[in-house]
Amino acid sequence: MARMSADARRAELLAAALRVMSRDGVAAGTTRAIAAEAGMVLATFHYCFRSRNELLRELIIMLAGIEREAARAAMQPGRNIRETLRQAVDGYLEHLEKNPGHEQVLFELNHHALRTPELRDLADEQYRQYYESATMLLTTAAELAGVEWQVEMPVLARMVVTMIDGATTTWLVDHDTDRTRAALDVMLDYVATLTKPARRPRQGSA
Amino acid sequence: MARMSADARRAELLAAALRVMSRDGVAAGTTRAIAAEAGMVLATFHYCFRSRNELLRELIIMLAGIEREAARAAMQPGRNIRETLRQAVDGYLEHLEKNPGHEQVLFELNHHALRTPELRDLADEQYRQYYESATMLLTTAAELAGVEWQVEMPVLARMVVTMIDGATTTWLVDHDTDRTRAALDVMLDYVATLTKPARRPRQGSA
DNA sequence: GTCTATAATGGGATAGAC
DNA sequence: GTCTATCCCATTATAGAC
Repeated sequence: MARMSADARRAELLAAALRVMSRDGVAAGTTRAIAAEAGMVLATFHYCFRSRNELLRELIIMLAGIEREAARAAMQPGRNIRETLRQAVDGYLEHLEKNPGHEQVLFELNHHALRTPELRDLADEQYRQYYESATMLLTTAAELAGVEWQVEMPVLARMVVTMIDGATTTWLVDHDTDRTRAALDVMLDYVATLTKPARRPRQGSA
Repeated sequence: MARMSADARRAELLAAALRVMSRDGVAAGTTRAIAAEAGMVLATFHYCFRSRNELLRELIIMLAGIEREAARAAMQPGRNIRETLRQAVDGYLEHLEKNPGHEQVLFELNHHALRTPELRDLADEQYRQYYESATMLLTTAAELAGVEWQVEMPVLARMVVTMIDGATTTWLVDHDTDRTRAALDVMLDYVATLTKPARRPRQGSA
């Protein structure tokens, strides 16, 4: 593990941290465990990062960005708003089943940040990105389905984050995708009714 | 701190653990910190509990029971099912505002249990009690309002737990009760529509 | 830049005096 | 039963040889 730019090693340590923490939890992500997972000696960790908290900062920011891109990629046109939303939910549940540890780590990091003064601001930032993702997703879904939302977007976005958060915490306990989907479906069918046909938004018409 | 029955000291240690962890997080609830909070020396901790995990077991069971009783106490007759549910939600938000650390600890303990083989079963048990509480609450609310649910109770109960879980995780980040209530209100208005007037359930009629 | 070795701290648990 | 003292381990972080 000789020649490697400082940035490359930082990236490798972040990836290693995510692997360890997804597998065994944030608490198990000690500097030693992360360095070992990355195939480096402990001293290299502290050569690349001033402290464990500095790595955690970058890790949270990185993960929030990944979630954001995943949400963006999840949107596909459906027959109507109900189908469009349902596809997005199915995409999320599929991701959740494939990477349970990944979503679990996001909760653990958030709770750790909430309790750590040095990282407290990241808890806010994490959810700011969630709300942004939800807003983007709802806006895109409405456009694809040719409808407009009848509830103010901030309320709607918070509802979506609330539902996804709750669905995730419950799923993480029993891994029961069918029941999770059933609960989400009932709620989504309702969300889909909070729309009206769009007055076709022409080229900047009055 | 002389004369005190073993049971009393166990109870006192559990209470101390809850205080410390509510204030500073589960991770800060070391055996030393808990013993100090209870005004005991460390050795007393291990005289009362075989290990820290044994205390955590009892703590989770105790807390789940408290939440259960709180849910039971929250029910009051309202003008209709919508009002009845809204009162229950207001009661919960009030509790959340008064004891943020308490709800935070429940999440932290659940996540800790999910990652700790020795405590893994408690994560299931915790949510089993949540679902039971939700079922009880929904059943009572319907009775008080004279309606019947039109969706199977398991799905309905999971929806409620999902909404409360999500509302709590989001609230814990920004402590924005108004926005949390706004999101819940929209969803609850919907839940209230999933009913039909009850065919008066006389004395065991056919 | 990279590694070995170690400092400094704090944790869970227990031995053994009283 | 209760306390002091301590064991033993893991952690973050760094000093200093190469």
